[in-house]
Order: sequence, then C-alpha cells, then structure tokens
Amino acid sequence: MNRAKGSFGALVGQVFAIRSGTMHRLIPGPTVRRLPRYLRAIRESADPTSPISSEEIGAHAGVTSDQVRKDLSRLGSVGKRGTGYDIDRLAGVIEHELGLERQLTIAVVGAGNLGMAIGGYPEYQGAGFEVAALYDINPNRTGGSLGGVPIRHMDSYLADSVGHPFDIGIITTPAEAANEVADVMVEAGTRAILNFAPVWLGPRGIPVRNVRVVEELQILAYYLRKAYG
Amino acid sequence: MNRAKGSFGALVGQVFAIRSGTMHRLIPGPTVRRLPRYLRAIRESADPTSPISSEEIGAHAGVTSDQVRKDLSRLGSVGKRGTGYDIDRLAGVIEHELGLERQLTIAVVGAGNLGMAIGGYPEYQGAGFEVAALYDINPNRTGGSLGGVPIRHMDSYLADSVGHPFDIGIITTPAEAANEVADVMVEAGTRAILNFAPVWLGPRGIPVRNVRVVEELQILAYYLRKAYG
DNA sequence: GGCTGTGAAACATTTCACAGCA
DNA sequence: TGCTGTGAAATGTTTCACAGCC
Repeated sequence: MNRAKGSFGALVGQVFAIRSGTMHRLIPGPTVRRLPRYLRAIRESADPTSPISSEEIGAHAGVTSDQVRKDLSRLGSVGKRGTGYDIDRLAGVIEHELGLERQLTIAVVGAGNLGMAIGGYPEYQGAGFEVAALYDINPNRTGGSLGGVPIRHMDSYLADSVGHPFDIGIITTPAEAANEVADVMVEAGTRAILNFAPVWLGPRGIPVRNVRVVEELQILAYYLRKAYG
Repeated sequence: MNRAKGSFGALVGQVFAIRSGTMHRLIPGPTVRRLPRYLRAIRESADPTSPISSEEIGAHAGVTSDQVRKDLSRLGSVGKRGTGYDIDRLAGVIEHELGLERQLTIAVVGAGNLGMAIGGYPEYQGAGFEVAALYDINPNRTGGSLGGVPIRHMDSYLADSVGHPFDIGIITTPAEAANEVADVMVEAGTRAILNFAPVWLGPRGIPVRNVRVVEELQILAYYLRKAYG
C-alpha cells in the first residue's frame, strides 16, 4: 500500500483525513492526544484560583513536566515564568485549540447497549458536546427517547442532517453495518466519525478515530504475557 | 515530574508497568498496537486458503505494506518470499506473541450501561477472552446475571479472586470510584486493568490502558476545527 | 528563587530501496 | 518474477539542560 506523503490521506493508527481546502499547520498528534488530559488535570486542580505548575499538571496526566511544557509551548507562551500557568487562561487556550468553544453536536448510530451507554453519558455537558439524536435500523428500538434525546430510524438520518449536519457521528453498530453507516454519515455531511465497531473504516475524507475494546484487551494481553510469562 | 529512564515505570499515554521480575525484550509499542489489527485483517481475508500479501493486510488494517512487513519481521521470518504469508501460520504467530493462546478471564466492575454493554459483548469468543463476572456496589444491580455471567457485589471481589485472580479487570465506574476499584484489583492480584473511567490511574505496578470517550471526541474536535475552521 | 520556554541531543518510528529467496 | 526481510536514511518525538523572565 502506498500513499502520497504529506498529503491529506489517512494517517496510520489514529486516522484522520481532511476533506479539502487549506491544511493548517498541525500540532503533533501525540501532543493533541495529551491536551484533553491536561484540560482535565487543570480542571481537577486542587486550588483553581492559584496558578498550576507543569509539574502538577504532569502528575495528574501521567506525563513528565518537560513534556507538559513542550506541549503547552506550542499553544503560544501561555504560562508565567516563576509562577506557573493561570488555570482559567490555560483552560481557555486549550479549549480554543481543541475547538471546544462551540458546542459540537453528536449523533449516535446503533441504539444497542453500547449506543445507549454512550448516548446517555453524563459527562458531555461542560466537555463541549451535546448528543442530538440516536439512530437505529430496528423499529423496535426507535420512536422513544433516552433522557430527552430522540431515538430515530436510520432512514431519517440523511433528512435530519439537512441544514445542520452533525459534527460527530458515533458508530456503535455491529461490524457488518459500520461501513454502510459511515457512508451515510459522509453523504449527510457529518464532519467526523468516532467508530466503536470492530472494523477498519477506510479513508473517507473526514477525520475518523477508532476505539476497539477487543484490541485494547489484546494489547494488554501482550504486556501481561511479557510480565508473567 | 521525573522518572527513572528505562525502568519499569509507567509509560506515557498507553500506560503499562511491570510488576517485577525479568523484563523481556519488548516489541515497540506502535507495533504491538497494530498486531490485533493485522490479526483481524487476516481473519477477514477473502480466501483463507491462499497466502496473503503485506499489501493486502495493510489495505485491511490501514497501514502501508512496508510497515506491515517491518512489524511482522519482528515476530521472526514468518512469510514466504514471492508468495506472502500463510494465513494460519501468521494468525498462530500473532496470537502467540499477544499471548492469546490461553483464554484470559475478565472481571467488569461497574454494572451500569457501559459495564453491561462491555460485559455482554459478543466478540470475546474467538478473541481469547471470557467475562467471568461483573461487579457493582449497588445491591439493586447485583445478584442477577447477564447472559450467564453473574453480577456480584464488589465486596466479594477480593474473596472471589483467591486462587484464580482475574487476568484483566475492566473499570466502567464513575470517575470518583475508579481509583478505589483499581486498588482493590491490584490487591486481589488482578493482572492488568482496562480503564473506561475518565480519570488518570497512577502507576500501580501492573499494565494499565485507558479508553476515554470524551477525550476521543475532543481529539476529533481538534481535527474537525482544523479542517473546517 | 522558581518555573517557563526552547534549542540541541538523544531516542524512536517510519519510509525507502533493494538484496535475497521461493 | 513476485513478494518478503532488512539495513540505511528520513522523519518524528521525547528528554535534557539551561537561558530568560517574573
């Protein structure tokens, strides 16, 4: 498999791709993946009124203080030497960088156990997200609602998206359905995909991330075997 | 934050740590994380009787063929030049490397929506795992079963582990409870932890991996903003 | 004095390119 | 001829060490 380098193509592992238009200068992937951890760390900080040090952020995020400083310095000079990082200021900068100032809408496709669990997740408020709807193809599951969020038939996904496409589509269907669902999402203008189905979603021109429980277990199994034989 | 380099300490991001004893030569982390994808790719191969090429594996796993060959070459010389990789042989080698030959037992702590979804996941058979029990602190949730798997009170976790500790403990509790649960797991001899609670679990001497839905969404938000402004 | 910000060094991973074997 | 296996080069990331500022 070959791929134009430096292009908009999907990147390995943590996949994403850019639909079109100008590519901005991107922060390194590992740094982007740590930013949410820093955000949580400073929000859970013991004293929100006094500045926090890279040392303390690192302790809460499981990262060295060097790494924290290096990462944060990419967001501009945001700390104060001799003092640390102002919590509100830093939270604002990270949220801005991650694009969390605007509330992002989510559609969850697959109203099974996992979909219901994720659709009903209580942490979205304050994190910048709002679940707008759940979808399923099984009419027995549709029509109701989950904590005020309607559960609709997948057939209406496209129509529901007209005028206000979802920012993120979460796929919690069985493996067989995932590619089809992803196609519908792209067609409907959904802007990014978080996939929980155990399949590889090929590049579709929008950012895609995959979370696969079984693979996580298998990775753990490796380290487990190395540690215990 | 400073940490002895090359030690058994927790590694950043994809955390793991080794309890004690000899450290084996480890395959690079990125490679380990791709192996389960290769395993799935070859299992879903069009024709299981004829050999598969690195090109085809890569296409199914979203990785370049170079990368596939480099990764697989770390497991020893397992392919045939001019031909490709024998599917059964390769699957066996990867499974061996990942330690999937022995069935691993899982305990899920937190019998809420997410715990039930993960505890009832149908893909474990064939992937090398078996959910042995679910646990919760809420007596209203305990006592029953989920597809034959008993739901027990967390108080009995320690006693249940005597003689046959769980290989992997999955934490699906709220954030506040996660650290306490992790402590119990370590005390009970649970050998690795997969954490879904939105907190950083500090190093505990056993391999730990974290999956956090909100962080995944925030990472997506970043690329989404870069793509669409 | 204390803590950030950042070049430079060290280290890790991926890509390239091709030798080697079926 | 076709595809693997692998050194070497290119690239990316983390760690180090300290200058710079509050």
